[in-house]
Amino acid sequence: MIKVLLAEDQRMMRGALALLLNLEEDMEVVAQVPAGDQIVDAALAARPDVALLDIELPGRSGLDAAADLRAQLPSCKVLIVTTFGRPGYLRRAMEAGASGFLVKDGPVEDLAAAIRRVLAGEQVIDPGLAAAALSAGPNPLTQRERDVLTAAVDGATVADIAGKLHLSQATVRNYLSAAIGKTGTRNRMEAVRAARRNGWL
Amino acid sequence: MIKVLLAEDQRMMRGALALLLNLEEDMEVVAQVPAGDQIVDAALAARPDVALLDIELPGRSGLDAAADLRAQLPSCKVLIVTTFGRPGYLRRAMEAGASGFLVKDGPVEDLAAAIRRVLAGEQVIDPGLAAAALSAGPNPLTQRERDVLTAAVDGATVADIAGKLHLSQATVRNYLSAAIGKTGTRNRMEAVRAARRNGWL
DNA sequence: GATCCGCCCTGACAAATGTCACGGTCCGCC
DNA sequence: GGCGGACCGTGACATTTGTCAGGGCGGATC
Repeated sequence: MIKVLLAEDQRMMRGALALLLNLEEDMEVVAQVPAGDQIVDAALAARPDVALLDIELPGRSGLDAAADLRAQLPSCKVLIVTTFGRPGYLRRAMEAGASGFLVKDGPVEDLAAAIRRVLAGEQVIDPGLAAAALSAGPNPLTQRERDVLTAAVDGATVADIAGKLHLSQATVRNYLSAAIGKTGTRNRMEAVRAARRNGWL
Repeated sequence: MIKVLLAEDQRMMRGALALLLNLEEDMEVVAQVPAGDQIVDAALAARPDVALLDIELPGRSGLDAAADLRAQLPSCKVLIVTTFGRPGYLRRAMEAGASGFLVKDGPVEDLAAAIRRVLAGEQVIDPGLAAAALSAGPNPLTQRERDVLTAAVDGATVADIAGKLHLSQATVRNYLSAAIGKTGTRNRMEAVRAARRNGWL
């Protein structure tokens, strides 16, 4: 019996997937969590063979949780299942020790198949996405540039960002300018969108 | 046998829901579409008793399609199933003739139950969401203000927007200013977010 | 030790943005 | 007809934003 942990914030999606996996003869969903910061605890309690993790979760990113999970429960494989096939996400997932990367845009049948392949020791990655990740190259943004960009996502002014990060306003403008340059965009709003699309945040 | 049409862009979600509904003794998914502009055609061909529509779909909004569907196939009830419980969405759904409004954050079991209630002539609406929709009041933005805001979502400059809408730059700035004032925000980025959160775009 | 590189800051500048007051047209409504 | 409101425009203004050219600090690397 394959024991599965499911981390997904949308309740309807989570329920549907759980039902679906439980229909498989050899699978059993032993834990379901709606938030990223509950993943490790739940896994240590339920000891699943494989963890299906969404990336964009409340509390904590599924990617961060994946790295922790691999360290604390190496017997549990990690399969990332996410809405967005962002190149940077795939790269970070691999670095975090994930064994597979699926997009929710694929057919449902792929899910159970992917789980079995992952448990057989294979790596499961969308070929097109892998190509995109390679062609996009690594994340060009420095830590600080990412900090400033993420602080700017919801329309914060330079003063807001400077206050939140304890930087001077001129410095914040510099980082924003650098990020705009590196993303090849024209203003902070475009830079934020470009960085998100690539999974750089 | 209850015949169901399913409009949802995420393939995995669509597949999971279809499987789930087909498990119900008295239901049958007779059509599945991934885009908003395929809804009416598919419905006229398959003649379902109820249509489950997502709102944010490629091609055409599920809300627009709902209005058309009600006009062209009045026997088919409309149930909106969406990720975001935005007050303005609920309001527009009701105006478009929808019989129910579910958020994907609810339990899966609600789905089949809601379908049966809708077919029995009931209206199915999340009570908390209904309250939010009423307290938020109607959309305060004029048509032009919405146009300008939607054109500004992806970081377009004033010049870009003016070109796209064939307005002068000064006029665009005026509409943006008006929208910022009405949303109680500080810049266009916050205004866009606030308008989206309320379902005003 | 010298040399990068990321990081933090400054000051100054041009361009874009947001605000205000104003005049005009068109349309629906009392 | 008069009125209000959505709509389009102008010009001027203060503020914010993005850019550029600097300097200084600490850690890693050769």
